[in-house]
Amino acid sequence: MNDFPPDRARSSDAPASNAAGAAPAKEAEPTARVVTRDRVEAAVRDALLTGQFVPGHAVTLRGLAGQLGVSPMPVREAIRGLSAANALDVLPNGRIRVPTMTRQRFDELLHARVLLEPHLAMLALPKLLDQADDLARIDDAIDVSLVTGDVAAYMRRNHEFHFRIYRAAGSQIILPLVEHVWLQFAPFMRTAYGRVGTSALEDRHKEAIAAIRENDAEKLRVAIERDILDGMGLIGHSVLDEPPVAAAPPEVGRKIRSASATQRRSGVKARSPSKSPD
Amino acid sequence: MNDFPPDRARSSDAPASNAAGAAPAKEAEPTARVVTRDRVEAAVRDALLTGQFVPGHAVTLRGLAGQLGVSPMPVREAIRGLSAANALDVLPNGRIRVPTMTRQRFDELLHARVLLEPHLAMLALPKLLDQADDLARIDDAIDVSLVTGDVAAYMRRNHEFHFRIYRAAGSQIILPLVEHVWLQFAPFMRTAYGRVGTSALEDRHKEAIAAIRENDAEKLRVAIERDILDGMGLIGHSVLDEPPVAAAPPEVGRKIRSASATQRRSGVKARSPSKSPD
DNA sequence: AATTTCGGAATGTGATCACAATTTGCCTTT
DNA sequence: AAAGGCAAATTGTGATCACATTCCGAAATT
Repeated sequence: MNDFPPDRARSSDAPASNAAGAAPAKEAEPTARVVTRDRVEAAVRDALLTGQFVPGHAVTLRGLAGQLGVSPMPVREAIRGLSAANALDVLPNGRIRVPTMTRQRFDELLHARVLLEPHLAMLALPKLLDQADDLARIDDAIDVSLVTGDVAAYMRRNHEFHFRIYRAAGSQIILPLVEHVWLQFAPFMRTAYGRVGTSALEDRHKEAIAAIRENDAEKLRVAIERDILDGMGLIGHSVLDEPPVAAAPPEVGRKIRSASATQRRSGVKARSPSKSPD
Repeated sequence: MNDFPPDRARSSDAPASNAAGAAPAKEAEPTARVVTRDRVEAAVRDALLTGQFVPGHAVTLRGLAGQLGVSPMPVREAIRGLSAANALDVLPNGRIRVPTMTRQRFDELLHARVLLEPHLAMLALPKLLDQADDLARIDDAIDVSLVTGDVAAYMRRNHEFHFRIYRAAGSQIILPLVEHVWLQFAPFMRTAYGRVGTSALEDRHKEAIAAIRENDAEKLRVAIERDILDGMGLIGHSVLDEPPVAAAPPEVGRKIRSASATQRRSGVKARSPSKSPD
């Protein structure tokens, strides 16, 4: 992750001389001003979803700001938004890192996905009837990514495939929840793919597309559910049940005084505002 | 909302002379430093959950900072976290306000609740067997709040009752999602209560407690589900089906398009940013 | 009297500085 | 050679300033 995915306006050289008052490049544009914070958040989000941020990877304000060529300020707000979605973990000492995967977390993420996503798919079915070809195209691109071994491209395409379906449900409430779940498991999936290889991947996308073409809600629900269980279940379990190999990448804050090593993430977040409504 | 719920350290007089280096009250404490941002977030969260922030209510950085006696900086990050949870709405022009309730939003929130909360309750049942008395005590306090008409206290207690149950499920993933949902519907419920009165409230808490005492998972699931449907369904529909009292005023900057991560609601300003309607 | 226009006030955004708490690397000591 | 300690570097947090944009109200115009 060295630049913004949508537009590579600025490279990582200067610490963003000015961004507020020096952007009169386009004037006839009726579009809203591009907020740097949103670009940063989109960049980090993309990095998480494509596996460029590995679990345990330390994320620093100034580091990220330097990479993206902005000041630490928009990064702070972006990080805050991601951490509210539990996509980033704020340790008790304030340091930020990509959450590490545990068995419990993985099972619960799987659980949440099965609970929400097949449901969204069913809701979306009526509006998907004319998108089967588009989905098939995306699925073809996924297959290409699988044979070429481009894990980042695969993850991006797979996300697009699923959310193309879920978005059609038109849900303003559940869709963001599903996005939060994806942001949490995606970094780990990258690790898992890197360990077991992409050849082990077998999705149920073609069953889902067929269900859409047949306008079969129950078939679509089953396809999505099995897609989740197959993709995450097999790979996740096979990786999590193995003892932690030393291949863990940067291995940043391993020796943090995690006094309660049993589970430090007791609450919602490592250091969440203690909501004591009484 | 004029001060922090947990500790009333500073009153709203000075614009926070110093907060970074002026908190050496406790030194032998190994606990993490109390971050102002988290206190602000907790205050806003509490204000939302107790209905002190009415849908449509404008939230400004400097205004909130002044009320809480802090600088706008921690407020910015707190607001960012809440908006990531869709608890606050960032309009295309950047202004922040409590989201207004629409029919679609309400139905989806109801939907999400029914999808997640009964499930959490069932998961929590084994660990709730020895908490029935505590829950009964909370429920008694709820009844007191209902007869006295203290809506804020009622909402706080009701939240505590439900989350006492959900927390016991020990879910690190789904629980935050449910919290996000609550933060979204709570402000509207306060409005609804203010309009139809608290006397119309009939919860299924006693059925839930009985189910816990009997260790009956299905009964607990049904109790929670009916509690949600009864409480939100009746009141919500009766209020939403009425035409809005005020004609839709100025419709804030519609011409701008935002580049946020998820979709964003716009327009439909139903009430002026006045105080609570009751 | 209704509409338009214009200017001050308010608001969000980004940048920068100061500072406390850690972390990290190097050095000294045993 | 290993353990301990000290200082520099790093990091998150809060405050403050500058600025573009937007909002609001009053004054001028039609």
